Amino acid sequence: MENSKKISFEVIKRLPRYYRYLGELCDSGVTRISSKELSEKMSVTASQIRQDLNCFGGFGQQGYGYNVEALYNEIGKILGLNRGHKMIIVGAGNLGRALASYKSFERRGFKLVGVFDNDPKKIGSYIGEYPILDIKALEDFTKENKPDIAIIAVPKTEAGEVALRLSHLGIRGLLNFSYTDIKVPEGVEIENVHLSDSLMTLSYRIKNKKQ
Amino acid sequence: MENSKKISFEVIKRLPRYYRYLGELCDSGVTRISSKELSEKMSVTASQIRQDLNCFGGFGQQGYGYNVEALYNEIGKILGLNRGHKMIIVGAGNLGRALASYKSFERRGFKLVGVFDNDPKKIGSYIGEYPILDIKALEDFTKENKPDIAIIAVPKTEAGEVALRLSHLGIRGLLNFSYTDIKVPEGVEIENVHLSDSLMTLSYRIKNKKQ
DNA sequence: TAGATTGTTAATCGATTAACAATC
DNA sequence: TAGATTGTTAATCGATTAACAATC
Repeated sequence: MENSKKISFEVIKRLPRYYRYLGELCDSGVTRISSKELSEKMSVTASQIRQDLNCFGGFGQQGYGYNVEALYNEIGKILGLNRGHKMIIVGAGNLGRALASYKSFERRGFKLVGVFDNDPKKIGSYIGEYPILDIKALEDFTKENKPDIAIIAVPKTEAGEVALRLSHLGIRGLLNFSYTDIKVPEGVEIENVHLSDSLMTLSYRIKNKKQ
Repeated sequence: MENSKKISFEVIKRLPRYYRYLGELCDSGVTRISSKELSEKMSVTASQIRQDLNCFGGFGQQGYGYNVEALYNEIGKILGLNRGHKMIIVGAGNLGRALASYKSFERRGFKLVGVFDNDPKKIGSYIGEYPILDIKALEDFTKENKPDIAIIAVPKTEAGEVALRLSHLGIRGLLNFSYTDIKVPEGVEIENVHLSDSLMTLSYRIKNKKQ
């Protein structure tokens, strides 16, 4: 499986989408699919699907296509969803609270283990089953529970400091929702979700659409 | 400004990031910047910055660089942020509520004008200043208020129907948060924010990082 | 003016698509 | 077996980078 040849970020970003479509096909009882059929559903080329999948291995069978469930599971494994990631959320504002209540994450193997904030008025109150913990307890909590992913849902003024602190505590991945890009030390992976950026892109597209 | 030559989606997706960095530079009182300096801050090539900007016009000056504030405003205009978009949110679950309370959208020219849900228990209650309206009132409300952007924050089982309904009501852009891709009629722009996809990509990167 | 830096063309690089031999 | 469809190589396309003349 480790083909040694570098897999491009473009390919990696497409994997969750394949995973999603294959999951839906599973749910609707489809057992096999060809790259051609899948390409039509997803509005991409069959060639691209075959190229993408072959970065990771030969999951298909000539003359037959792909077994939907097997491929779904394979992609899940490639994405590391079977690893049981432990996740914390830092920042219990509106967004942090919404994400803490989000059931879909756990369903995909991301287990929330703690929620933190620095506001004394919030600390101690509950979001569902999760008590909001004092950010001061981050060090102790992390040593004990060893989360590997942290969601950053704090204002941009605090985001950098929180990210750095988490990096030093051995966190391996950050999902950053704050309206700023964060620099993290080598070895920590960061994924940005800039909601305002998406709205702006949408605005551009509305303004410039052919019609 | 309309160069007629097609502007690639890659360029468009980078515009909000330029806008963000220029905004920060403005805030910190920087008045001019060269493509080289900006490229170092943003970890991209100076060449790419100049190429990107020149899709829209010559905003720089040889031997000087770019005026930060002017460029910031130009990119804002290119993105259509000066148009005063009216926005509605459909789905007042945890995510919908969080987005309704999100102050950053309004600051960038996206004015929330209504929040909708189909749950009788929610309808009539308030999120901040916004009453949750009955989804049945969507037709009347839209005719009267003419929102151009809708945020879809409903479960994936309802997302397709909501999107179609909104499309027929003349909505121009959709920001889709549901865990599914949505097909919309020609002329409606859709931008997906698949939070689970971002987590999965992050999971892959953690699993496969060099170290 | 001399120095700096843009705007833009040309070269390179990488990603996507097409084609087809291999094979189930 | 014949038909279908993969895996993979080769061709194409487009995006990024480099280079430099134009010019402030």
